Amino acid sequence: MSNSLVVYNTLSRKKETFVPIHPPFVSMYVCGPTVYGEPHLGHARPAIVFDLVFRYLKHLGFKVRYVRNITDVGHLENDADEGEDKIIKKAHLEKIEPMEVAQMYIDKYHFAMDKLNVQRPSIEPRASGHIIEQIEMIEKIIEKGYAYITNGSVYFDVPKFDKDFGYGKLSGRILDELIANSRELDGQSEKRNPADFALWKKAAPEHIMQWNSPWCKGFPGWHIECTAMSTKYLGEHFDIHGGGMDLLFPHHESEVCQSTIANGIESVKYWMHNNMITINGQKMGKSLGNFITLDEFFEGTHPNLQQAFSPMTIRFFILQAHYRSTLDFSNEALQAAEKGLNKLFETYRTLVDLKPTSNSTNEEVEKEIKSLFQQSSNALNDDFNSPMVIANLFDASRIINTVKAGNQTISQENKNTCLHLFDTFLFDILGLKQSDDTKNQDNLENDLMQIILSLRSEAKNRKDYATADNIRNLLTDIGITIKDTKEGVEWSK
RNA sequence: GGUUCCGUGGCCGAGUGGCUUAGGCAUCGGUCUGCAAAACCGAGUACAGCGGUUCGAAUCCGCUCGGAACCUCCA
Repeated sequence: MSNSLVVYNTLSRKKETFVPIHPPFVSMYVCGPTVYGEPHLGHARPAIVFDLVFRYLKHLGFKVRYVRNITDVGHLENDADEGEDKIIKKAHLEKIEPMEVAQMYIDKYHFAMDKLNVQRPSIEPRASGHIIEQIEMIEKIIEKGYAYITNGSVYFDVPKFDKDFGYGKLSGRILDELIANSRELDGQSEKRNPADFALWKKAAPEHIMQWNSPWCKGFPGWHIECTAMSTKYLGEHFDIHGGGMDLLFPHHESEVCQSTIANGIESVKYWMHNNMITINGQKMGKSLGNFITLDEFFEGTHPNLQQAFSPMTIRFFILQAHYRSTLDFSNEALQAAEKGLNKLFETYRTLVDLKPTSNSTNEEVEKEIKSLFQQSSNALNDDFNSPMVIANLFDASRIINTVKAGNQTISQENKNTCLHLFDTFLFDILGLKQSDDTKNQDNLENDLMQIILSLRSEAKNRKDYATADNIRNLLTDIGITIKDTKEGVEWSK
């Protein structure tokens, strides 16, 4: 019921009603990480954004096949990204296989994603495991006359494609302007045209990873892996292709070219792009000194960070902005997110413990909560507007706390409706979860706290507030918060 | 310089023609409390600047200023 899902399609630059090609199945491909460095903030946003999409589509009842690749090919040469090739040098120095380097960062990536509560995709194919598929696709493109071979390398013929199909549909680039703007760096280019891109590259002898091909020993061009793997697992025509805006050009534009020729169809129905993250208003970059890895966030070890931020704080913060907006990280903003999220979790705990105060359902509350539920669904249906959902949860939070404060009564039915709201949106769809350490307090700790708190109660009973306050202050110093509520004393770490 | 996009109150961040004073954090006042904490109630500040379209614009158009991504091999 209610209205249907609407998705912003980069291809049309408009919101479009989402209609899968083969309902109830949905096929989604998202560009995953290049595993040659520590997972960082730039990895978190697309992973979390498309995790939301994945979760919501499943919530709507679609059977989703979610493919997210791992790029572990062709990048181990050197330098592109200032200094980070140290890892490759290390691989050389320590005589490690390049695949060991890749594996190490894949493991780190998975570990970080698990912490962020990002669900694993249905298939996570590696580029290095699909060399054959890529070669076959390149052969098709050559056969159809849209690629040429120079010195063993294979390039896509962009001007020819432009003439026959029109180039730049996705990114809005115009080929002539591209050519005019591209500076000829070295005249010895193997390409016929600066806009052409590599499908297969001949490997220099020092290039660590190389494979045999019909043309030469070498490695696949970057763009072909996504087209080959999405075709293999999702077919020639699939629903959603996602990725960061930074990949729009040339990567995704090139994918359009490749699939149009190799598959005879523009394979992607909906292109979705998440916006970028800035740090204190600046682009995150290694050269700017504001490059922060996810571990550094979790541990608080980067010099620019005033404290550690939990994975859930990062997740909540990212979901508090719409995925197509730029998002600025700062200590202040993250601290605000941390408090806000804790408030929601705290409210949920309150709700779970809340005793219904009325036998008859409070129609007013029932109506409000159901309206919040509907509004949240509407928000997600409107191009995954997670910030709106969060705002609704805060509204629900206020209602629950009003009950707790004794200014409102609810029945068991009201309570169940509230629980359903939180379970559905906060936990299932937004994928936020309370950390386990607050739940699994060991018994000794609990027992000790009961003893301390009973001593404090005795002090209070004889109006020895100095002692009572002293106990509270000492506990505060070691990170334990005491609250004297109407129902008794509460404590938390 | 080119393409695309953005500029909302102390901070973060939704909203796209005429009720959203969205929401969070911070601030101020109040209630509760032995005092705190938490919670609740209330308050305030906004739509980069200039000009235009319109009965009416934060929302449409133009210009100016400021910011972001991409524009190169490679991923």
